Amino acid sequence: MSTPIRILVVEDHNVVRQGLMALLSGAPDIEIAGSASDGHEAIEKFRQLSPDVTLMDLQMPRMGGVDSISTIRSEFPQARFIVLTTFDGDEDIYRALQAGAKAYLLKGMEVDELLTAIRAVHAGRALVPPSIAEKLAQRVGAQELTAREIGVLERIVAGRANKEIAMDLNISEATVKSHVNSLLSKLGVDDRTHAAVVALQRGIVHLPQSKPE
Amino acid sequence: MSTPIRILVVEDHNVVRQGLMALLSGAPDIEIAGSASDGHEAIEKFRQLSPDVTLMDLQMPRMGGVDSISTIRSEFPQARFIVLTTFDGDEDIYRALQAGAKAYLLKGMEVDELLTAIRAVHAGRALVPPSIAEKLAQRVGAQELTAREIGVLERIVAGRANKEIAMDLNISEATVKSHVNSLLSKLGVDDRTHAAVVALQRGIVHLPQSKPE
DNA sequence: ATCCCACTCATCCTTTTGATGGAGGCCTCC
DNA sequence: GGAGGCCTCCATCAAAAGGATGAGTGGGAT
Repeated sequence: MSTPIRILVVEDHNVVRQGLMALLSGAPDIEIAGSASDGHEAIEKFRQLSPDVTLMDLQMPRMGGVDSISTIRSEFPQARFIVLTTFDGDEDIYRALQAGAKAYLLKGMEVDELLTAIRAVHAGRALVPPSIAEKLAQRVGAQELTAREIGVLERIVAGRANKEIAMDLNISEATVKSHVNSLLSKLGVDDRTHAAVVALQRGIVHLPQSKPE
Repeated sequence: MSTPIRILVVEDHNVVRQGLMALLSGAPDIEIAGSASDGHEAIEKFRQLSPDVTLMDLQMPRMGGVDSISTIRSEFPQARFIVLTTFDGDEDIYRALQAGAKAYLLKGMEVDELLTAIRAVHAGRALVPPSIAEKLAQRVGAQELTAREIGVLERIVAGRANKEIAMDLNISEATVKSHVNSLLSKLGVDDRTHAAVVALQRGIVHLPQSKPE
């Protein structure tokens, strides 16, 4: 029997994180090296522990999973990541793989699939399930939004009017309208409300959360 | 030592559900009676197993947690439920407690808190953490939307125009506008896009999800 | 029976939004 | 240097949305 695969679990929800650790520690060839509850802590823990595989959630406070993966990989290019999340927006998937994740799994998947993915990624292979690949394909066909358009879109989702967005970005309302127009056509919708919903579904932007916890 | 508390775990994400079960089975006074992955299955399992406490997620396919709790309680009024979810919208909390949940916890809470809640609820007490109580208080102060207004709001979130909503509901556009007007003022916003966002944040409606899984 | 309220509809008016087309400055890539 | 893309701005027009007000209907509660 070879040495176990050492895992770093990064997940902000305590109950889920500890449940995950309890679950994984049941596998004979897997060992929990440590855990973190946000992207920053993940970076620190990675430096300390040098895990074989890092299981990473997206959407965490302070620093999200994508930024965390990017940062760690710039320092440790050989680092291997599996994204494990509930979000299946094509943009989330794209950004995570772009950042260097080797696998993208949903929490709804079978535990066996997760274990298989851990072993595959540890062995240097990538693993993207068909359902995820399909989502990703959607994104490939879609048109990219520019940085400015995303900025405007974020404010649309925040419920701001064009005039407010203009003041916020220090540009004229006419310019805002022009950005709105182009992003509407890129998203394939014809009003801002629909644009907001599509942006949330695709994971281009996320709902501002007012968490107490 | 008394008999263990028998738990039914209802959660649609396999990885989380099995993690949760692994986690809870570590507690000496707790026993996993069974599990379900949606509201319908929860009803069946409850009838079969008569668990002491049911741990229930909201937002599941087929039938959500609230409806499931309502149905089970109409059949077994003494059934005890703990809602364990990531959603902290005041409307979610309100509806769950309304349906008869005895505790409402977030997945981000400490595992100890979860165990404490299970024991409390099993002992017949209710347990709502301060952060949740605070959220709930917000909802008490807020104005209730009528059924029709919620119907309109759902369609606003779906990105439909007033004209479409009117056709959809078989009413005139003028009437839709009138509903929109009243719901805007009740939600304290001044345009439909903002209304959509607030509705999502508060949990009055949820994003239509295009899950592959 | 009466009152309240949700639901329905209409009209008029203002504001916002979306659609179109054009234009200049700036950057990077070739 | 030129091409293309992005960001910026403008004017104008049409459509949609929002605000204000008034009013009729029916059901449910008192």
